[in-house]
Amino acid sequence: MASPLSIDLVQLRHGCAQCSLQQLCLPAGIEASELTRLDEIVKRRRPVQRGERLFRFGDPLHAVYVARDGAFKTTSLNEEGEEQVIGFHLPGELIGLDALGSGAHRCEAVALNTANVCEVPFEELASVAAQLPSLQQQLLRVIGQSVGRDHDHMEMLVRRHANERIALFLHGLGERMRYIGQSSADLKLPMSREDIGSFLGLALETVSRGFTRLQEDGLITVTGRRVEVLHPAELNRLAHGFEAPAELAAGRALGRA
Amino acid sequence: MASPLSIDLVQLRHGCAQCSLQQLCLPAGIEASELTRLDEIVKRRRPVQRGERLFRFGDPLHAVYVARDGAFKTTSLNEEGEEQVIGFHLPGELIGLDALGSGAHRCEAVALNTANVCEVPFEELASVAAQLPSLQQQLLRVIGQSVGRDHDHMEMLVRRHANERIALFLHGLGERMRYIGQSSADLKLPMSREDIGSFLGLALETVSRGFTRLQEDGLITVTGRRVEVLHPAELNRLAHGFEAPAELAAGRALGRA
DNA sequence: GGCGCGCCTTGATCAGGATCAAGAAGTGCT
DNA sequence: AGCACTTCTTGATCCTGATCAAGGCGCGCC
Repeated sequence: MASPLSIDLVQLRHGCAQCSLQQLCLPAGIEASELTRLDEIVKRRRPVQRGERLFRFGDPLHAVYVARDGAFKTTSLNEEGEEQVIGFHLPGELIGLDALGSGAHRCEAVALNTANVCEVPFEELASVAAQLPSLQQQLLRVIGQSVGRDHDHMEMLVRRHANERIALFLHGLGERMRYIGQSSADLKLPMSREDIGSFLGLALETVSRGFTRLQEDGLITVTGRRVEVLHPAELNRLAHGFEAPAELAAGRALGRA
Repeated sequence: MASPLSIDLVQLRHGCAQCSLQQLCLPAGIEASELTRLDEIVKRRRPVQRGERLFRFGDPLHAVYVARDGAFKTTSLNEEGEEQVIGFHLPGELIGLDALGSGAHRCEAVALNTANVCEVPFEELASVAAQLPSLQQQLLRVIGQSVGRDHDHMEMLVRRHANERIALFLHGLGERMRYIGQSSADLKLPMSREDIGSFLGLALETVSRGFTRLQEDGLITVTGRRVEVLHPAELNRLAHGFEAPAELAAGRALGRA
């Protein structure tokens, strides 16, 4: 375990002003002079280990969270005890908004790998936002983006065909990676096939087969959790219900003209 | 068409203070003395006709909307031109939050029946909220409830079995009706089977069959768009993946003990 | 009231994906 | 390095729900 001193060090070193996600996260659009107001209330936590939870079902809303690096999933567990993956959260994406409505969390946030997290006490955030219009605006904006991702998720789920959902998932993940300044062509998936299946409403075997199929069609290369997107445009087309073009198919030479 | 005078009349008569939804909508928890601030910016519109749209895909975010009565659906249209139902909105539920992230709407809001709507210009709402902490709090709360409904929707969509989705849909709709002070046992569905199917990721025929099946099992009575819930508890059980109990089955007497 | 048009129900067939099952690959731990 | 465990892939079978098709009901309009 790190000594208490190292926490202060982290706090000092990693203020919002120094953060690479600054322009995507809550501080976006806030004057440097005002940023300290936000900075004061943000708690930087030591690394969260894979499998650790930020909050559990039913916990009262204390804070919202943002990963600086690492990824999270939020899950709700149905009454049979199986967990349903509600969403994945990449760095810069707010976690914990599910409690805004009732004041208590209705899902759990689980770290998919070792992650660094900023914890923003919600009461303080709201009161600082009331004083800084630019923060209020950005807070609403970030919440809106989260709503947008939920809608993307729904649009995935209503797709009839498993392959469309999977292509849409990979495409969307790539977009989000690009948005935070990472490669959208070379994805290192932080989640298991089972997590993806749960997220997409599919059996894990179906996800696996879908990946294999996309690879056979020459759109991606899969090596365990590493996915290289070879033809993003074609992946996008496929995500939107068109058939994969025959000319790209390597292992499946029977395609029509 | 009503004369211009009648608009003023509507404005005067139907302030937030007089509204039956007051305690569920944006004014909840706001002092009477402060309520006028909100009231001043809210525009009451004349009735919206069935099929009319509050906004279209791509429209810039001007305002958010709340129905006083009547219902809306929000739809996004996929590239093949078919519309996907993203959500249903009952009185008191905010419409238009989909534009918070990007500043432009990513879906359309269509009236399912004749409806009365309050239009709340968003810029003004945000600036009044910055001055009234209780309004800011309630705004975040109402947004959070909307997020919660989206999560309910997702939990419906990941269900494997059509009957579970349908039962969950009816159950959830009943809860929402009860929340706004209406009967949760006697539902008059404002949307078509096709809308429900689109919302649930099912074919409209499957929705129809699901209703019939629930009726055969004695849980509901269906007459076109009127649905009476006879056994809410059993409907809930079924929604959560359990089999319908045999003793309730009227038309299907072969059930096991 | 009668006619026409959506909307809903019901039937029959078929395919996509769930499920069960087994083996392979990857990962961590000692 | 070697072992055990988890995760992933692949195969075979079955079942649910999509799709195609036809008929009935209800509602509004003339």
